[in-house]
Amino acid sequence: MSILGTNPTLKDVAKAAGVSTSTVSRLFNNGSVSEKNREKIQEAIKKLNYHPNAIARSLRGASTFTVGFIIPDITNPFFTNVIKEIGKMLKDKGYSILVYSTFEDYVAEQQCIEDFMQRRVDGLLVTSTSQKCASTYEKINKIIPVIQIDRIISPNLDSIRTDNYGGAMQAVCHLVNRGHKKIATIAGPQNYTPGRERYEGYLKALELYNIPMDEKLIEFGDFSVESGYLKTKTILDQAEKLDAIFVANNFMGVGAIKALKEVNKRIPEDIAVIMMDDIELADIADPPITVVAQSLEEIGRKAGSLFIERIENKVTLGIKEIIIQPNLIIRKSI
Amino acid sequence: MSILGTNPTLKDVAKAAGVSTSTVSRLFNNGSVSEKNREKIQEAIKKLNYHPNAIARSLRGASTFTVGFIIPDITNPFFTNVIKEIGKMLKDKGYSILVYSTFEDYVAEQQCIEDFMQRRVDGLLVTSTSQKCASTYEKINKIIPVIQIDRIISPNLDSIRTDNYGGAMQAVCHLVNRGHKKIATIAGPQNYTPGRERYEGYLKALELYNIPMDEKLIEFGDFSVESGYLKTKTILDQAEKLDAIFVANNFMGVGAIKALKEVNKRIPEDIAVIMMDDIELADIADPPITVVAQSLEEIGRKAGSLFIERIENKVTLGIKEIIIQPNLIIRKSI
DNA sequence: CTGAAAGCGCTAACAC
DNA sequence: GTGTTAGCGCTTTCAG
Repeated sequence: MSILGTNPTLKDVAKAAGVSTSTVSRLFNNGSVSEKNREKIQEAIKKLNYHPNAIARSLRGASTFTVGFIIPDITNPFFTNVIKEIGKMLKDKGYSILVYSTFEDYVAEQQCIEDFMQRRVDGLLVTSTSQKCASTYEKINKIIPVIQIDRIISPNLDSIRTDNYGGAMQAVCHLVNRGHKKIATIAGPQNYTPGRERYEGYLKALELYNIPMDEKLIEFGDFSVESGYLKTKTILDQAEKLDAIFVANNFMGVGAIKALKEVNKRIPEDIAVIMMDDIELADIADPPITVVAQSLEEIGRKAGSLFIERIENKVTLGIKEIIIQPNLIIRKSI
Repeated sequence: MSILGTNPTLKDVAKAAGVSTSTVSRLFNNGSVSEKNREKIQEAIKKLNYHPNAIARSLRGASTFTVGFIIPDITNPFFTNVIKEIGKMLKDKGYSILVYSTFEDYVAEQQCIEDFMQRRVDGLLVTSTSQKCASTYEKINKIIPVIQIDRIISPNLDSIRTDNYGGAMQAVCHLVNRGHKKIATIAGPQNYTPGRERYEGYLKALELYNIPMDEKLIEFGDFSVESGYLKTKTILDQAEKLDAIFVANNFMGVGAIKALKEVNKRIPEDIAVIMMDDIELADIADPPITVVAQSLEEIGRKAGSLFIERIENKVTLGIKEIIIQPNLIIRKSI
């Protein structure tokens, strides 16, 4: 067994089969080999338990059949669901996904990039921590495809994201249609696409309905449960009147609900809540939460197929900016 | 930039620096190089933007600095939290983790193994789908370290898991101490370690307190939300009396709570609930759920350090079976 | 259809 | 401390 003891090589197989290494190699690379030789080689492969050495193959060839994915945190279900779909799509093509988490650290991201380059990945999927990386990725994109997921730091690279702007608008409009006027928001960080666009959507929806913007109803968190909790408390303290809250993501949404419960606000009777992103276990949350959910599967599928497209036609066909529509899921919190 | 256009090679650097390739190579392998040459080489590296080719290095050397992790589902937070910790530990040593999900499919697992062997990973972490893989892993373990995580399919391989038996006992004892007698369980699948051991712990706890086992209070699910829901309904239908339920994992626990709410059972007033595994968002669940939580961080850390130990001392020191203690977290559901 | 031979980029003796 | 050289296991011309 190759796996066992020393691995047999192509040469070993060739010798055992009584042919040359190139003939064996051809067998693995859909070259034409005579029926007789084909059989002898198959036999030798089985007997020696030969497993081709992917390392040696990629040294010769151009491809490592590995795509690197740089994400902030492997623990975030957003990314794992996206990875799951991409993985399914790329598996058939022989690609594996190597995932690195940066934990929002710029230096870590630089290291990821360096490691991926050294490993000669065939492509890069990236949710970057910083605008500063844009030029690096643009350079890399001249060699291998680079696709931005969720956060856009360069207009010169392919990208896939949810329609954050439209989704936020939809959420806030839903609030208004249910009769709410005093609508607060726990917005996300403004240095990343999702936080920024969702905040803009919130503002736009207010404008559409001629609802004046009230600074006391606006706080900026960092997408964490903790910040959702804290910022909700702040708004609760400073707002003169408050009907509803639009929270820019699920984690902060959980924090917001916790804060609301703590001061005995009933949801939605006292304060309605709607948030971006679905949450797992929504069914047992109290109350079940109305959300604007991203389609993680679709993001993953589109990312996978775009990657394949880029790999297969080396030609550049112009930058692709793919925007996926989110879905309003009405439950009980509004 | 290496990243740009064709990658420069060691040879290019050597030529640019006016030294031989071995001198450049030494620089990367803590060999001794004169100060003068060191500077010239550094300069050439920067100028050409040279990135060592990891593929070529591993072809020569023995190591790919990659460890393969075979898991059922990348989407399961249990695994992502474990991966996160392992990743942190291995990063410093230069290792990357290549993760494959089998989705509980035996054939997919075979393919993962084959791909990992071809890629010549330096070690394997595995949560296997099937007992049938045991002998394969045992063979592989003769070449590279194989460590079982969570599910144990072979006593001849290193393993790391939670004390499922003790944890389940602790949970059931907690129920008994709060005065419950008619204790049901939604047990997990008996073909995997966690399901089996947790069920045994349940049985043992009943025995300790001389509580007769009642088959109408026992159902076996598959660790999914859906099955937790269904099996709870079954128990609700067939049980003559029912004080409390011990659910063998978090997903089924969520299903159980959903089922209980649906028939307007109050938790814990009518029926108390305790489950294995913590759940995210526990704070906003209604009610907050009392759990016996696994320490995912510790599992990850122990896995990481065991892997390093195995890699560094090629000598076999006997099989290690590491068992991590879970923690009872008392909230409101009992 | 097949074999010989020349590398892919790097490391590791081995002489100097 | 440095250069020369021979491969690691494979693919790919190039003749035959």
